[in-house]
Formats: sequence, C-alpha cells, structure tokens
Amino acid sequence: MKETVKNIINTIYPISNQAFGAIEKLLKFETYSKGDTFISRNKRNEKEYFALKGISKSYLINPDGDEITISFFLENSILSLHSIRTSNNISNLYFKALTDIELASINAKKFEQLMIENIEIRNFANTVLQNELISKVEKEIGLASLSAKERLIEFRNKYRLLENLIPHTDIASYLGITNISLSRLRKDLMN
Amino acid sequence: MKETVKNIINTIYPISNQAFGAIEKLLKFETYSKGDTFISRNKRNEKEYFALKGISKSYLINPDGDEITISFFLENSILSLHSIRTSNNISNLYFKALTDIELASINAKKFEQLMIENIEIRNFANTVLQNELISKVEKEIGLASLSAKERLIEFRNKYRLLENLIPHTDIASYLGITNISLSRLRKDLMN
DNA sequence: GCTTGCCATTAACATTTGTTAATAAGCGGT
DNA sequence: ACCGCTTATTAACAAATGTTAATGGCAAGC
Repeated sequence: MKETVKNIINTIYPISNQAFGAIEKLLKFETYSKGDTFISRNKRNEKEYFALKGISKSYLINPDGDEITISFFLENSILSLHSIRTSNNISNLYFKALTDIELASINAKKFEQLMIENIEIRNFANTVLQNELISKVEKEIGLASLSAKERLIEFRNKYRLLENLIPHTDIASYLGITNISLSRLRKDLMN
Repeated sequence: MKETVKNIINTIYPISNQAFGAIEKLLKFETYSKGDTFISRNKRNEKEYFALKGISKSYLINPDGDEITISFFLENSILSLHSIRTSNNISNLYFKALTDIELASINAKKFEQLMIENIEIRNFANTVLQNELISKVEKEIGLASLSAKERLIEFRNKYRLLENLIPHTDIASYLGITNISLSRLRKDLMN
C-alpha cells in the first residue's frame, strides 16, 4: 500500500526516497463502502488523501436537494487537496464513495510542515495544485463554451471507463445536464 | 498607492506593519490602457498583482476564436494568484484591461519566499487562495445547475455595477450564453 | 455636424435541453 | 430464482437558448 502511494507521487512529480520516507511515516489507511459519504460539508477535515482503490466524487447539494457532482477521483490519484476543498479545516464539499474504496491519508497540518521544510515535497504539492486548478479551469471553459454533446465527448476522453461504472445521474450533474438529456446524447453518439 | 495595497491586504486578512513592510519593499507599479492584454497565455509571467484602479478580466480563446471570460477583477482586489494562473511561470490565461487600469506587482518567487518565512503572509496568501477557489466552485455550481437567467441574477449580485461598465459580450461569455441571449434576459428581467 | 465602426437590441426560425410520465432494464438481497 | 428497488431509456410536449440577419443607438474621430 505504501508502495502504491509512492507510485502515485512519482507519477506526478518524482521525489527522492528520503523525501518519501518523511511522508510514509505519517500515512494512515482507510476504507469505505460504496455509497458512504466520507467527507461532509461544514464538518471538520484535516487530512490529505491518496486514492488507492475505487472511485469517488466530490459534490454539493443544491436548493432542490439534488447532488451536483463537482469532480471524480479515480484509483491511483490524489484526492482534491486539503487547501482546495476546506476553509479553516472545515470542508466546503461532500465526498462520497461511488464504489468500495481504499484511501491513504496524512495529517494536512503535518503535510504542510513537510512542504515548508522540503523543497521536493513542496514542488510535488505545487504540481498537484496546478493540475487540479488547470482541471477546474478546463471544466469551467467546457461548461461556458461547449454544447452538452461536446462536453460528453470530452468527459469520455478524460474518464474513459467511468460511464460504465457509476450512475449516470452523477455524470449528468457533472456535465450540467439532466440524466434524460444524457440518455439522449448517448443514443445520438452511437451513430 | 502603497497605502492602497495595505488596505487591500488588510481587508482580506489583516497583517502587522512589519509583515507589510516586507511586501512593501518589493512593490512595483504598472498602468495599462483599456483594451491592453497585459498577460498572455503561454508567455512567461512571474508576478503577483494587486488591482488598484479599473476593471480587468481573465479569458481564454476557444477554437472558434471567441474570447471566453473566466473571471472579472475589480478595483481594490487581488488579481488571480500566480499559483492559480501559471504553470512553471508560464501563464495559462490571458488578462485584459477592460478600462484603464493601475496595478501593483510583486515578484512571485520573492513573495513565495515571504510566505515560507512569515506565517502572517502565508495565512494571508492562503486566504486569498481559499477565496479564489470558493469563487471558482461557486461559478462551477452555477454553470452546472442554474438557468442562464438565474446566473445573470447571481452575476448582478456579485458584480453590481459591472453591467453598465463593460461590453456585454464579455459578460455573456462569462455566463456561458450568447450576447443575444443576454439581451433577451435583460429585457425579461426588466418586468 | 457627419461619418464610421462597434455594440446592443429585436425578430424569425432552428436546435437543444428540460419536464413529466410511462416503460424497460439491471441489480441486490433474500 | 424471485421480488423490489433503483436507474436508464423513450416519448411527447414545453421552454430555453442558439443562429442568422436586420435595425438602431452611441461614441470617437474627422
């Protein structure tokens, strides 16, 4: 499991074994079942997470009570950074397991300290931050300037297998359309 | 002008005079004319900015050649953080002056060093980061779950005076609609 | 004062997307 | 294997938004 974390990090920004050692010592492991909301909006959260197994999403609930998907998180990736998803250690988003999942976690405060002390870890974290922000801007552009059909095509390129693994309702709200529209577009794109 | 920068900072996250002194020493001042693109995508940029006067926008250009507005920046605020808008000191976005503008700037590398050395400045910067990210998520939610009319109403609440100061084309692309649709919604909301 | 160019509005029509409701299909638990 | 629940599809219609094109207003420069 620790090896998996190391691979995740090195895929994003390779760091030395010494630098990884400092992280490794702080790792904890957690599992959740499909459907579990493991981070709640307005609740305390003080962790950084590595996604080892399974699929999860971040989401919000709109005034109608519907879940609006913000992002998906696949295996072998970093869950949205603590600094991006919390304010004063209070979560701004919900996170839910869409399948059974395994996470590695690390105390965010301690991780921040590692960033300050160690330039490799700082560079790694900044790379993660960059990637996440670029992804957000890309999604923003998509929502602002593409048709729903084009957004679905982009989604398929970015998350090749997801469409067959998770409820379409989650995908539809991510794309900013209803699940009925998604169904129509799927049919349309079959030809 | 330096006093204005101090006020901007203190409105976001109050810092001591000593902490501000470290920033103050590094400030430079710049002015641009209405229509100037002062940061270009794929070009080098190594600065943090304070917006002292005037209005600007960040944008991208889509495959059709249209400018898509990402964000607006008002007087007495922080321009999008360097860490959010660049990768390896290369800008991911264009920035354009929508009126004549005055900016204060500071070298991003030096500012990052101040963040590492000084917890007040780090807290200030993290607050700015938080605010910007929350704003991005809010916009994302809006695009994904509100109608164009509702988005216009939200826009008017967030940027009260902007609608009468800048071209509607810029607002329309920010809202993810055509300027014709914007015109229709404006008429509709008059009743 | 006139012209030029840019931008906002309006109209007419086409297309996309939403809404409601009925049906079908898949899936988990017993 | 069956039942019951959730989710996906389809249809019919309504509403929202896009497209193209024509019109009008307004400000900058001559």
